[in-house]
Amino acid sequence: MDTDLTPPTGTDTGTGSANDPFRAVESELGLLVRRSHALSRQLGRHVHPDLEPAASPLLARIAKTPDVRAFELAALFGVGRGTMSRQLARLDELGLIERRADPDDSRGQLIRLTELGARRSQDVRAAGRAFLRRALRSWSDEDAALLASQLARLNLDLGAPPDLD
Amino acid sequence: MDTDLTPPTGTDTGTGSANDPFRAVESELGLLVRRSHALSRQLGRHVHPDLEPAASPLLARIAKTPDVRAFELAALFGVGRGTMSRQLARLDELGLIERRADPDDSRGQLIRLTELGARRSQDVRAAGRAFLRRALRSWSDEDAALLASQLARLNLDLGAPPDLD
DNA sequence: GGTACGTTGTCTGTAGCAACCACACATTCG
DNA sequence: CGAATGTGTGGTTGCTACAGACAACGTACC
Repeated sequence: MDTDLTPPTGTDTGTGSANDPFRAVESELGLLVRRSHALSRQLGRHVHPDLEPAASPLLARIAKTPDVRAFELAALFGVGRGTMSRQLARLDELGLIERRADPDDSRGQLIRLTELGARRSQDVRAAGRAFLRRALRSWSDEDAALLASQLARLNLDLGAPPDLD
Repeated sequence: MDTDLTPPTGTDTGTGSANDPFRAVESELGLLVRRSHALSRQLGRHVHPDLEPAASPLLARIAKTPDVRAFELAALFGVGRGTMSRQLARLDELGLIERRADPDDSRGQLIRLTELGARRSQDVRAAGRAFLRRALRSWSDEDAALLASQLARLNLDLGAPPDLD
């Protein structure tokens, strides 16, 4: 395993590694994830009460890549097939997505937004943007663009690792 | 498994204001939150199977500000008092935290880590850092430091006012 | 008495795991 | 050659557990 940069379980959380930038990233990321979870919940419900909190990024992703497969979405978000199946079923019930069998492989299904789904997705995302704009009103466009690019890179590198152990 | 799902980078193929940086932030953030949730779960369990996924940032926070009150933690993470109460109860059962009544106001309780809790917290956070280092091995220290500062600013503007380490 | 902190119900959503079904693909056998 | 069989994969569903909201309650402060 070439990937062993593991500092043998630190114990050096004290003075030595205080200026470790990855330490700071870990810390901020933990808080951010925890807090954003709550935020997105409130936000999503505010826009469309019948939408689940998890629906928004899911719809956005389907909008971006129509005719996507369920397992691809599951892999993208890092959840199991079962979870994805249920969420898609819910979106289907709400009439937000269409699922039809892949003509080339009838095991799979091709997923795309209905027109209603596209509208809802845009609504939710617009609300998210509006919220961000207000919360980050002290950020310049350049600041936001920089943040976006860093988050994109983070997402990319965070999705890459095939092995955890 | 060619894994080539369209990189979540930029690419605002959606309708409308494609060059809106806040739009990109919203998009990346949604994905990041969703994905990190799964990641932190795996990671936490990997280190100590009896630890809940939510425990890690909680322990970290308690470590940073001993004798903190429960409602302060709830406010910090943006969750209700009930949720926090249950999570603290769990940590208490596991012997990771101590709760004793505030001598000045016996309604409240002063929360701090036990020695075991401090050790566990360090273990989990060290594992998180190690994982980040591996995932972000293409990032220079400067990149990481920049990301950390941006995330810190984001956390600040997104809600509560605390200072993290 | 009103208010604030914490705890405890109940309900919904999220997620993993495992079992299962249906189909695809490859191999083998009649 | 074509049918049967085995293996793998995509999707669904049952079961379980955690997360969080909301509300009701108890207790302690004022």
